[in-house]
Amino acid sequence: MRTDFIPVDYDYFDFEGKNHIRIIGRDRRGKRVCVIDSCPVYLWAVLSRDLGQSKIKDLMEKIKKIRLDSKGRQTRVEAVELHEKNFLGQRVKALKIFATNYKDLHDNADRLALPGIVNRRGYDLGFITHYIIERQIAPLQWYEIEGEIIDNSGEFGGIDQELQVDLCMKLQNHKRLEIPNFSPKVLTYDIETDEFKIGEGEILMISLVSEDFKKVITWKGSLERQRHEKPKADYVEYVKDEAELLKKFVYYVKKISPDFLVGYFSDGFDLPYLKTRATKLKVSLSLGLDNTQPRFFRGALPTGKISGIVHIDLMKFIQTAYSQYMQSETLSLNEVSREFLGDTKKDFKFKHSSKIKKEEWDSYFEYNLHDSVLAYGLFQKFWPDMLEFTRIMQEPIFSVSRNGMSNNVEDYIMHNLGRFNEIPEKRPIHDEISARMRREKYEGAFVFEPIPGLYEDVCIFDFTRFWPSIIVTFNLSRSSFSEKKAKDFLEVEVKGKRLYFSKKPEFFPQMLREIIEKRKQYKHELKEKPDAIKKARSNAFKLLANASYGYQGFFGARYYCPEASAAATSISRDFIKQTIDKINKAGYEVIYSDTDSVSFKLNNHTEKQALDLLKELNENLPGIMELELEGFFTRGLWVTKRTGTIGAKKKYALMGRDGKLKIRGFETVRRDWCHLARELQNRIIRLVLEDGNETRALQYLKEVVKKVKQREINREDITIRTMLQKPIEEYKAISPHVIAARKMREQKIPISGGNLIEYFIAETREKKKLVRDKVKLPDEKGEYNIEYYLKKQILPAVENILQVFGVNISEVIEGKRQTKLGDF
DNA sequence: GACTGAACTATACC
DNA sequence: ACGGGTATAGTTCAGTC
Repeated sequence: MRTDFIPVDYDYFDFEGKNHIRIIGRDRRGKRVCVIDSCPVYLWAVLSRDLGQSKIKDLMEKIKKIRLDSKGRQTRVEAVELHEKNFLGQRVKALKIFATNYKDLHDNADRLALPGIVNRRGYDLGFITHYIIERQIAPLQWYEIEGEIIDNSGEFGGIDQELQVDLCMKLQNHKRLEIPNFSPKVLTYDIETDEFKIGEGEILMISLVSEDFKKVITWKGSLERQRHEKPKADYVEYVKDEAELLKKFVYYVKKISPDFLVGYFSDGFDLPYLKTRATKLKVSLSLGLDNTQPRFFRGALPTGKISGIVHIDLMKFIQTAYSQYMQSETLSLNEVSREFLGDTKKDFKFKHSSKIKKEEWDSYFEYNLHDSVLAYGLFQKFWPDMLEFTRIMQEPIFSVSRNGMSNNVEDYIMHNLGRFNEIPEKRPIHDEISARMRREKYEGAFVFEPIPGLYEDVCIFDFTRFWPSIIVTFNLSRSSFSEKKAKDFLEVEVKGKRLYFSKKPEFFPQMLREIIEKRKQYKHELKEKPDAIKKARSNAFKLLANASYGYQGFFGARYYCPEASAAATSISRDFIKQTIDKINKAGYEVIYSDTDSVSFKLNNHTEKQALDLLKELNENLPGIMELELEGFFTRGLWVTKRTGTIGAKKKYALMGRDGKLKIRGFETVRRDWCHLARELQNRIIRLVLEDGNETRALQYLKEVVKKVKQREINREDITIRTMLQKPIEEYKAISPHVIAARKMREQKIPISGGNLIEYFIAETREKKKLVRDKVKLPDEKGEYNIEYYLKKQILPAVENILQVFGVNISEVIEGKRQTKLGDF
């Protein structure tokens, strides 16, 4: 039997003491295919350098005799081979030790604590990762496969009988096919409940959206209508109770049989809620292709897994892959949909189902359906990215869609080690992680202290891929790092300590070099002939390159190397300072610099002259380091810190030649300031940059101050939003937003870490000193506190800006006559 | 009770 | 537990006078 096949979901099982992989996927006609396969399992034992031939032979004989009785499983070392390998920069002799079952590799490793063996590695990858590496059957790539059909043959304990697939086969051969596209069958879902706390309320309705399919299943709404009328909308389907609702949900999932069941924050809400209610109501939530129920894995965030159908929670992926580009201030479905789909959630004012009026149910159904419609739209939008991420990292989409970038970097490394003949390093375990977390911070990048002022004709240069280019150019990695000096080694001094790095290209910088090359190639191809896949691929490589620096400093990394990070930042400081010096010496004046960028005054030079300088600077840069033009700006504004007269770092505003603003760090870009202050500041910055003086800005400020004093500002514009970063009880300092969160909890609004808390500062009867004593929730009665909003929101937002022009703002706000320093 | 610096907290920049 | 360090700034907390 031969067919084409794309692997979607990977699982494994034991049969007769051996591991078998079970891949669920599709063929090109859309038939669901299950492939059973196995592969040799092994680990590596790195041998001591001084071990002679005969000693090695003796050791191999000894290892071959290892027998294990592991949890009732009789297993043994099946074979031992001697190999020349690379391991962390060393050329080593290593034994490849084959075992019966992957689960026993750990126990085998324990038995290998023998003289002559210095390291044991490669037993902590997980069987699925091991299998993909070993057999090169990567997820979401097309293959032509050949194998033996399993059809009621009772093989593997009759695995095919309990699986709802069209074809089940045992794999013999496979060959990669170059087909870029795959259109998965997708079903999005969303539930509505009476309580937010998992399982504590009833599930009122579930919406489902797939291609040409829209459905809201509910047991709520008018009973009369159920009996006598047809529902208003044809997508609504009534069932008799909550248990029936759950059964109907399972029925439709099975009927549509999607590759992906997709939700938004569904790992944290929808799926666990469904599971909890199903257990309570004794309904089997048998969503799996083998009729099993979802399984949950506890982590920082819980994840819900369904056998054979990949459960995808879009929120996590969007956060990892897109949040750095996003304008949205939260990851809420509403904001994310507005940004990427130009659509928002439907309006519906929540209340307990017992209080919902007969005619209100229809809009609730519509609301519920639309959430699934949005999730469906978002899935389509991000599908090319998820597809390419999965293909590049070569891990199942279930993990890739949930991974952070450090995990992605590591997956990429693990699946590419083979090309470098490299033995995998082990994952740090608990003690090691805590030791790493305790380490001292290393010194970071350089930030230049600006002189506050308004500047004309500003130019900005910045280094392209700063960190990756330093790591590649100077070969900074765990494998190349050495505490001892050797011939030709790079020497970097960090905190009085000397660090050394070999110049022999090691796999980490080499891989990074390839990632950068691939990014360039796909970016180029994208420009030639744009399509979504190329765009996604190019972007994935860009993110991978950018995450590589953080990875080496991350405590959970296999290839953790804070020395490499410290060397990278040390080198970065040298280069940026050199660049600043050179620009100044060329007759320009550097205003500001942060990490990889330099802003400077043109000082009557032309743009062409600046570009010539850029070219000259580039000619003197080593390796793949590169400086580029960020842009020319008509005006730029730098302000003082709130206290004192020194220039504030990470806070500036620029106006491009096209009149577009680039604002960094100011309150206007901070979500924990009220809109009143943010919009006012934004306007003031614009006026100041456009005019080059403060006249119009001052006038505008006075208008707003007047409105505030006359209580003409909307509640929405004085609402402050602050993230509750942890559970309420864990706060040592009780700040205003903690008070607001407590008030919400008193009102039975469920609050947990990660929620955005909204409140405003109100007038109080008695004179209260602390801000937190004036906190009110947005729907509470009360008037806003004029003094607070003037002195604590407006004043700080504009004071430093107008100070640049010598205007004392507190007098404007107090209502006194404005004075300019010039008056004196 | 007013004042002051440290601690805590949130969020930005690159 | 699920990238790093640098930086600003508000509010509370705890100590002093």
